[in-house]
Amino acid sequence: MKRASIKDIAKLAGVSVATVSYVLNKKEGSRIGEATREKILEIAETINYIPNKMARGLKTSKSKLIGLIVADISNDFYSGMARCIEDEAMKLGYTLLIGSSDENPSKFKKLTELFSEQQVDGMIIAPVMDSDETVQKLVNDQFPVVTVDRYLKDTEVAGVRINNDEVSKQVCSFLAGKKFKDIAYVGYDTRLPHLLDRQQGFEQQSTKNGVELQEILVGLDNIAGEVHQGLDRYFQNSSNRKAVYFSSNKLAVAGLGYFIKNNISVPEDVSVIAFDETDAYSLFPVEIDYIQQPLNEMAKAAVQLLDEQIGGQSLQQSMIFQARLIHKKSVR
Amino acid sequence: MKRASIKDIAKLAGVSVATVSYVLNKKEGSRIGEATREKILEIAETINYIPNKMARGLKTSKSKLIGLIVADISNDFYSGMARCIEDEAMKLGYTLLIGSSDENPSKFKKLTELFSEQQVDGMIIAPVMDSDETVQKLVNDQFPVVTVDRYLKDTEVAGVRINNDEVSKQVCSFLAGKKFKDIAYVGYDTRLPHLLDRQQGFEQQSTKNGVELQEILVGLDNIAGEVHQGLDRYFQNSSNRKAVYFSSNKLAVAGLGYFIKNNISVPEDVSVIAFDETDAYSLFPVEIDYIQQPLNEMAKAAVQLLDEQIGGQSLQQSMIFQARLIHKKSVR
DNA sequence: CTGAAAGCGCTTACAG
DNA sequence: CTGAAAGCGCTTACAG
Repeated sequence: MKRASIKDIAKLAGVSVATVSYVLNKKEGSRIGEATREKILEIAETINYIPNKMARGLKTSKSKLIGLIVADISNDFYSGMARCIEDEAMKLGYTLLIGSSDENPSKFKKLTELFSEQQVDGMIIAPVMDSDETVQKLVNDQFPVVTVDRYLKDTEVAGVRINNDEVSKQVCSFLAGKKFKDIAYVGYDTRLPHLLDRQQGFEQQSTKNGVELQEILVGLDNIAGEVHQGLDRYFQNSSNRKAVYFSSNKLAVAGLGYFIKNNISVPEDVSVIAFDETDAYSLFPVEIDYIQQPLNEMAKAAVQLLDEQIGGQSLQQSMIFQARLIHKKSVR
Repeated sequence: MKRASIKDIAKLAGVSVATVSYVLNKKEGSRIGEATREKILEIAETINYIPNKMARGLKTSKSKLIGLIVADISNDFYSGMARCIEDEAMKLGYTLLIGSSDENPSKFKKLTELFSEQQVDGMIIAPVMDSDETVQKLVNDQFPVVTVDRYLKDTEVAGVRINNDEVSKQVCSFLAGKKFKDIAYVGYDTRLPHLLDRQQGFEQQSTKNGVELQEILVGLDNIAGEVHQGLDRYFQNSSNRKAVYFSSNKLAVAGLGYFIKNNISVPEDVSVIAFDETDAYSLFPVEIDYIQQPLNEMAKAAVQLLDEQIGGQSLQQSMIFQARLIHKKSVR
């Protein structure tokens, strides 16, 4: 069944399509007589008129679509973030396109192209390694983009993220204050700047505080396996009181699994601090101390920043939010 | 910077837009001379031409967009499903719009309207309670729709789901075989058909097997609290060996949290079977027996069914997949 | 207060 | 093998 168009309404109401368009868009400028206004509205209602945003977009160059590219929408962190972004986007009248890059630069690039073809008004992206060129191209084209969570070293682009290095320093100081002299940092073997910040912040502070640092850096293919191996080494090498800082929720889940498997008690045998929340923590015998990102505020800021760019203000602003260490019971 | 259009290419190549359109679409019908073909392709490349799917869609009535409506994209189950659907959709050249209904029929309706306005070619939906009318309307309009996970009682619409009642019966029989005489079913207080199936299947089989059934049915506002209360009652009332069947992963997480908090050992003090997987299980001291849905196959089927409808075959087919009970170590 | 007309970027019969 | 032309469903100056 073909959908009703503005033309159908015009015919039924005995007016021009222009008139219909004006009343449907509630333009104040050119007043339409109250009688015809009501008539048009009524007809639109009864024939169940649905405006065609595509046609509208073709004319106005505004699709009211925005694209979100995350590493993997099935990952807790990103689905939580996506949800916040969805809500904010809806509030501003946008509908959300979502794609997962799988940390793959060519898939990432493909997604930006796909979204471009679909005429999204802008994109919120979590750029992957080696996607700098792809993002730079968007920026060069003056295309509205804002990065979330992650950021790019040498590309001038609006973004929102947290104080990764700072918060890692706080963690380190906090543990140093608890007299830990020998701490394990579990992270990814990566060049992603925001993760390097987490790592380097921790490294710097540990030097300052005179704590020995054992780094366990894993790839993406066998996270649990490599985390387990790394923790094996840490537990063999270290004779001091032990503390582990996991720089992502996935790593934390892997590590906590290791503790369960090996009957290592938290915090008796090892103190733990994790990055990001996940439901999974709730099933661990002990409540886990973790770094909390202000997801809602970040999502709101990201959408707002994007909306401003779409609105023509091409500010390449970066917003840095404060993540907080939430104290529970996994550190003693 | 204005984007390059087919017209720009035509001008640069000294041919008509029609010719450009033909070569860009690789139509076999009307051959274009190899020389002009190459010239056009080259120009398109160098000016970085990006086709405007909106304009194309306006003409062809195909947006290559599909909408996915879930209850909440931040929920593990749905984000996992979304990921599978995304992959399948991409394979067929579709881009995915995502919206969360929050179990709210008016929000659900709004989302279908929004997606309609955006001219999606079809929708994959997990309908909420009291959304029957909204879905029926889409079906009446011959709009391509397929339901996933959930389904509707009195609406003829294509869908894919699992054998909810059967699998519950299997669970019940399995537990009865282990000589449990007094089992708790933890579910939602709901009218959603697929959840009622889970519940009623269990009820029927428990009658057949002569096991006593204690039902703990909770609302959405205070899941953990109500689950805890319900389990309190079960543990007070029952003097037999205990077994609990959780009909969703959220319920299971709430219940397992209760066991931890109260020092109740699984499977020593209580046997447990859960519905659906979640990372969280991995941090529980014992591996949990759970019902596994073939998410990948279901996603593939859903997208395929939708694609067929979009392609003009308006088959209202329902596909029912077999969920499986995965045995781990939480039942003794 | 209202309408005729151009045009957004495409596709696609049709004609040559 | 290629082009002129109509049209998808809208919006928006412009004219009246």
